[in-house]
Amino acid sequence: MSGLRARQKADRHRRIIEAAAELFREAGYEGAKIEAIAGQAEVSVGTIYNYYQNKGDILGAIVSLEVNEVLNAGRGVVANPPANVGDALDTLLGIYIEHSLHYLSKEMWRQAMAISTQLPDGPFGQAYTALDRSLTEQIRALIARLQGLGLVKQDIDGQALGELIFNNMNMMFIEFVKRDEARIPELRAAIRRQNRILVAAIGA
Amino acid sequence: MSGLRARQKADRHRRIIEAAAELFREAGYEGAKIEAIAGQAEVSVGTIYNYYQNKGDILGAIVSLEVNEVLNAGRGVVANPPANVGDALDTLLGIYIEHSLHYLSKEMWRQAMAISTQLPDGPFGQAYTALDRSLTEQIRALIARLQGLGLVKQDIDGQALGELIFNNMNMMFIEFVKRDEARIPELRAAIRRQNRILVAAIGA
DNA sequence: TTCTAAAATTGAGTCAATTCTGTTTTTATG
DNA sequence: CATAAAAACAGAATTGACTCAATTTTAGAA
Repeated sequence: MSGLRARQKADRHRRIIEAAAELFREAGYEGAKIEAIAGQAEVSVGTIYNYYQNKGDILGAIVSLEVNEVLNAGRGVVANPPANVGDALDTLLGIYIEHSLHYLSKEMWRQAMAISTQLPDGPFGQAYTALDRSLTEQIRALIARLQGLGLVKQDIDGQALGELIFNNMNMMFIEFVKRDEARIPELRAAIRRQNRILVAAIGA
Repeated sequence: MSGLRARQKADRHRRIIEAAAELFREAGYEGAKIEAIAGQAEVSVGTIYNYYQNKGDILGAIVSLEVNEVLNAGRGVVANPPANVGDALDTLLGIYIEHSLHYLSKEMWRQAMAISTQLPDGPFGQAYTALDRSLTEQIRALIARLQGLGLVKQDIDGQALGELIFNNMNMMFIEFVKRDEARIPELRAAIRRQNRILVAAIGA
């Protein structure tokens, strides 16, 4: 049988995430009290801690949903990149950045990033590291694709290049979420400018 | 006169920082309770909060000492860089990295980084951003120096390049402090490998 | 020296995340 | 079905960062 217990568990997970997402949006991460989340989700405080090790892990679950969506969207670009190295990179990184504030506010990103460095071995810390690696890998895959198309020199170290591009973008994104007044177009322009150096170096 | 009040103030600042540094090292950031720091520094809890807005700011003061020392050490390299682009970069970034664990444990770095993204507008958050900018600026200065020496092409965008190199190093350093078993030589080797792409692109 | 206002200190109290322990619900077994 | 073990739940208790009203200390004027 499907198991009553398993069904209830999945249901409670869902209710907690939904309640938390709503309250995080409304009141911010700090403003959303665990008791309030518990109340909204119709479970007790103790139960929440039965499902998540700490408040941060709840946010972590929400962030993971978001990043996985971004990874999915990125696949399309890798499969069918613009026929120009600079545009191809800009398109892929653009997808990451444009999607980023869809579900998560800057404050939520700040908290999520903070937690992932604070507790790198907690469930969310590990998940976040894995997501970063997936994004790096996707950039590396794009480079490999461009090499296959003869747009990037064959002797380029794709692994190192992928890391370089991801690390730079990620750091720029961190600075971006730290400043509430920072805007996406300026962020993308700054990253394009940085990547121009690389594009010039690797173009076939 | 030098002012009794001012002297006592400076003395209490020093005692608090010394007590905190010792306890952070011994018990870790979380393990060091404010009451214990207050006791060790022979002031009350309230006084600590009169000097620092929150626990993170105490750590922030310690981090700032460290980073300023690193910046100082870096000046020597910029003034007198190795006569080879790759070595020059490796030497400067090497100084940053080798110094980094002198006073601060990986756990302290993790907490410091977390706090600086969590509270970007707090005293420490702002200070940390300024320190990052100073490091970026120093890398940019090194590139300018190398251009002056004719080792780097004149038409390279030094600003963008400095950001790219700093951001990549910083992100690598973040990953480094997240994994307790990670070692400095491997970190430096990975960064050298990444920078090799850039070095090839910008060498005159 | 004495007095007063400003500045600084104190520590008991507040608040919210997390832990703990006893209770209830579910599942598996005879 | 009855029942015992296992899993999950509830919410009271704990913990520790941070606040605040009362008290003490300092600077400087008279």
